[in-house]
Amino acid sequence: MAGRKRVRNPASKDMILAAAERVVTQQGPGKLTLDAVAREAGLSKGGLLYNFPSKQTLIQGMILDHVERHRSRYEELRGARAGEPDSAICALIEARKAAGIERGVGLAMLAGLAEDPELLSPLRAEMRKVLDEIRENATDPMVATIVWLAIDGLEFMELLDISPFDDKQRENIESQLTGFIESGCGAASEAKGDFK
Amino acid sequence: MAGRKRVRNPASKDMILAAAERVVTQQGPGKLTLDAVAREAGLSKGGLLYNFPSKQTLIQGMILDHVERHRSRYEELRGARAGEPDSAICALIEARKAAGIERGVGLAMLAGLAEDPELLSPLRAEMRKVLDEIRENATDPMVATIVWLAIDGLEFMELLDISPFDDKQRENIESQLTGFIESGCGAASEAKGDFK
DNA sequence: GTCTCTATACCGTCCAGCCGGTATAAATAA
DNA sequence: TTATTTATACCGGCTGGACGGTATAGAGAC
Repeated sequence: MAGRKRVRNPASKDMILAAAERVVTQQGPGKLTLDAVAREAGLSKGGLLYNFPSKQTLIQGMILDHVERHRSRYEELRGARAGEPDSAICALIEARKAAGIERGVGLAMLAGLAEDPELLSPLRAEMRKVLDEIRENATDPMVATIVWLAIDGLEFMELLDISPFDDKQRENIESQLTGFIESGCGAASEAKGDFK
Repeated sequence: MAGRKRVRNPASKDMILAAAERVVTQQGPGKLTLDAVAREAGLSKGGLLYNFPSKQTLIQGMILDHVERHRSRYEELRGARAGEPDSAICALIEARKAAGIERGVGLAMLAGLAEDPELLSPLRAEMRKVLDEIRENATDPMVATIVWLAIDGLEFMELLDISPFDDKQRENIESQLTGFIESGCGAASEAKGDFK
């Protein structure tokens, strides 16, 4: 049944997810309403609810979509370093640099948390998975873990818009992080200079 | 005006703040409503709104209260290390260990973000202040910064309840973090053992 | 009396979800 | 081919409830 669906317009779901992301980034998690998403997607509320039968499923869709995209990006980058030590954590740093922050999904997460904390459970699973992968091939699991935590800390701060770093400092930090990984993640740690 | 208030019952505000924290921890940020807080505080809605004329001011109160308490705890701990290098970051790690996570305020932050992103600005200011202090007396500002980020990352994860660490692992990480500070934060890094 | 504080009732708004209806297209039958 | 049925996809009005905030009156302290 899954594969045999008739699907006149499978793009609708993607369009809706994109619209929802736009809404949440522009208006904040408190303004993520079905009406707003429908309007932004150029769709009626009924049409929206046809594709996502509830607000929860919509948010769940946003989160799952993000987890999937993030994972494929990460795995691609990791594939390029196949066999190297610290490939997992290094790929993760790279993925973050490449994607910038995806504020939309983060804010969707927050909206989801307000709605129902359980919505974050796929994220929890992904976290665990990523951490395991990182530790598995890290030359120093503890260092890798801390670097991972730092990355996430930075990301959360920017999500909440309370980060005290400007763009330049953030880039500097990201560069320095690779320096903490013993293998150096391939690139030598330049920019060792002043942080202040 | 601020200092001359008659304040017959300054305890009300504290009771309300405590109740609000209970509500938000038990029910989640989406359920932080005036009615719920009033009920939890054993107070009528009118009484609540007398003390905090709007939901925003209530949340603001929660955040400010937290910032103040956190800061005084931090400064106390830092005072005990007056003159030492890395006193700031070390005191911060200690403060975190001592207080555990204060889930209530964190979740209040999120509720505030949904309400009005501007509510987080005192937090942003505090972040900047703390970071400056950390860097100022750090033997290696970059390391201290990253340790700080890692602490916050851990805290955010636990706030959202997506942390992949159990209590033992978390404690281990916290201990290890001090090891990254050059001065070692006084305590030698024991527990260097297996992380897995 | 007056000031501080609390209680109750109420209002307006917002919003999730529901539901009857419509249009299109494929399948089936004649 | 044409008529009938069925499934897909979407529309938009409606409603019931929740929630923030207001109005007003009353209790207790000074």
